[in-house]
Amino acid sequence: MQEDRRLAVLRAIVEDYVSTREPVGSKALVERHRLGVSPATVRNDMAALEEEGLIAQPHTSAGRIPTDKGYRFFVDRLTQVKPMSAAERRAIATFLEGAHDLDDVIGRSVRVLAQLTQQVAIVQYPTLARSTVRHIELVALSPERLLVVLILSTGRVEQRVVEMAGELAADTLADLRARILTAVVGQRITDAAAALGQLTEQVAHDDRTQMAVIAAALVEAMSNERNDERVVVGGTANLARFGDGFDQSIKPMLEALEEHVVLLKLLGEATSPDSLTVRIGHEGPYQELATTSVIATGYGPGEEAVGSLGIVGPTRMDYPGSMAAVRAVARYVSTILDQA
Amino acid sequence: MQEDRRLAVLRAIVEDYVSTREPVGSKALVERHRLGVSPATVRNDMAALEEEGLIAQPHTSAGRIPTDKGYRFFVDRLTQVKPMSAAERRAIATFLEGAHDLDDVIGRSVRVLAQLTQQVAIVQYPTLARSTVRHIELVALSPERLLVVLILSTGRVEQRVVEMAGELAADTLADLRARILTAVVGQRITDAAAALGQLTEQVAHDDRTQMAVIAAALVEAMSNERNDERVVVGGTANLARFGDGFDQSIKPMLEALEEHVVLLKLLGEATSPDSLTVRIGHEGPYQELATTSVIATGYGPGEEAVGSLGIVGPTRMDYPGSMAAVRAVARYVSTILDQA
DNA sequence: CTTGGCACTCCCTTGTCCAGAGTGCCAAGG
DNA sequence: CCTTGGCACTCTGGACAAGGGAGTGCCAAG
Repeated sequence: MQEDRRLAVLRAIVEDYVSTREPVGSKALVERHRLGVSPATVRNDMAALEEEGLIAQPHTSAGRIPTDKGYRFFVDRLTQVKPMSAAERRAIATFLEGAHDLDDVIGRSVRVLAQLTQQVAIVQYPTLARSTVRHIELVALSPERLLVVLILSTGRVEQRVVEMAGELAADTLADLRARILTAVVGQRITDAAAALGQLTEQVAHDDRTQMAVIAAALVEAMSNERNDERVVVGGTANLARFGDGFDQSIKPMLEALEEHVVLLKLLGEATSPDSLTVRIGHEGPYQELATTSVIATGYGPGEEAVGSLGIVGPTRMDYPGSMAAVRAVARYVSTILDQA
Repeated sequence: MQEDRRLAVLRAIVEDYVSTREPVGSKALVERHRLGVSPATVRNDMAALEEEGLIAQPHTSAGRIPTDKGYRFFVDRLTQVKPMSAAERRAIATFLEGAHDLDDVIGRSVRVLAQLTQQVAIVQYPTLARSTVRHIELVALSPERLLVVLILSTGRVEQRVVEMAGELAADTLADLRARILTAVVGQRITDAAAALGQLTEQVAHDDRTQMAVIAAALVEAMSNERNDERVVVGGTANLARFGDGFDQSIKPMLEALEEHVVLLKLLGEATSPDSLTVRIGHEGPYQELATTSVIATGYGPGEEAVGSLGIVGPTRMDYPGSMAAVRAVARYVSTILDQA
């Protein structure tokens, strides 16, 4: 009984603090939430909650604010991901469906996510690890220079210009092209790299060095770690909305947003599109971002995630709404990538 | 005589204010700059400079700060672009030469520029307008689906998947491919679009619809305005360094950085790599950015610029150093694009 | 267990004051 | 005519004190 009310009080504190940005006191609480009890009673509950480390006072005679632990409890037990309205779903869908290209899908996702949550949004490009080779093209720019183009199932295109040791005859080129295509199209890039190695050995001695150069360029393009690092950020302007003490966090935040490696670590391992990861304040790996929370999830067709997306904001954020938005966007992105 | 000293005073004020961020008074000025005259004399000069609108006082008994007009004068008449040190040049060169792809070149440029100037750096992708078609590839994904790949001289790759009305025979495809290649390779994209139109009409009736679909996809890819809009931003964390009153500018600044259209307008028309554009405070097109300055220039092989790059920062910035950095980076980017 | 009352603590705002920095003006000197 | 030292004046910013307000903790009664 009293236990239930205590939790209701915690929930009320979190909600009020998130919306007002100010420590919330017992009196204001009963007024705004019709708890049916007096401020004194609420004070007792607050004392208990503070005892448990779920809320805290900035100073002796101030209202209470949730601790990281309090937010954690709120997220885990006191709230559910609230479903998005039909209008919102439609807005997301139509906006994302207007995209005609991988860059565009990612770009639009990050915008819509930032817009919905009013936070900073982060979207990772699909990792190469699980993608397959859609096509490879070899273009002779000059007798000694060759443009190698690699097109992946995710829609990503990589290209390299390679210098050949000697002249490359047109028919040799056509031959190599055909062999490479049959060997790797449809393969996962991890397998494709191996296949290219084998193929190189099978090629007649005369052409082997040429083939080796081409294969090397392709393998390099495939294993290019930069691709796994590519992320897009949006909604940075939302950082300016956080008045208060969050001002001090803005610098580390901006720095983090420039370091893609850091962002990837924040997004964490790509989980399946159905499970959300919520990291609150100090739970994260970076001391400087102790006042920020991250909500992330994986996306991708089927069960396996090919990339992550999410948002970053102050611990004092609207968790239910943001979680819903992250999930919804991830789902739409997944389905769109599936169609393409 | 006195005129010369007045300008020396203005220069000293600008330099001191830029480095200290505080209004500079007559006494501090003579101490730091050995002007050989007394503070009282400097005060007289200051009064004259204020009369001309080159400096101003925040309040009655404070030191002076340069006005926008003062900065303008400083930039136009009191300073030259100071050459970069050999070490800096080398650093830029080696860093940029490590790039192996267009995205990489752009990404590295923006980093090095932000690093050198300690400001927010902006780099525009090469516009398509002046680029030529390097290669086109048509890949049958299935009998009805075709992957169209467009490779431009700038290194940009565009791709589209098109649905064909009916099945497309392999030899028809080869034929179309050959015709398209001979028609457009080496052409500027503006001309290429026209050439594709003509070509469509010459194609035998049976294949004309197929050809029309492909041509449409190519033309769409060529005229894709999004490409002209693509810009990359870096060094946003430097915004946090501007304490003072620049805090209020940080929000509009962040908002502007999200709007690529705005950024392009800030960079302005791409000028040739040799001339720098400096826009100070209110001179810019946006009221909200009245406390920021922009230094920009074009880049590109030869005389014609294919894109712009530059920096944005508070009006109180190190103009000579920043101008040098912008110019140096633009030149290196130009030469690198030329090689590729 | 809940409630009203009450004393207590602490913050934040307001007002006042003072020191410091810088200016403008003036009259004297080169 | 320009430069200089002197001097009175203005304004800011920090220090300090006082008072109101919000909120708490505790206690005794219902």
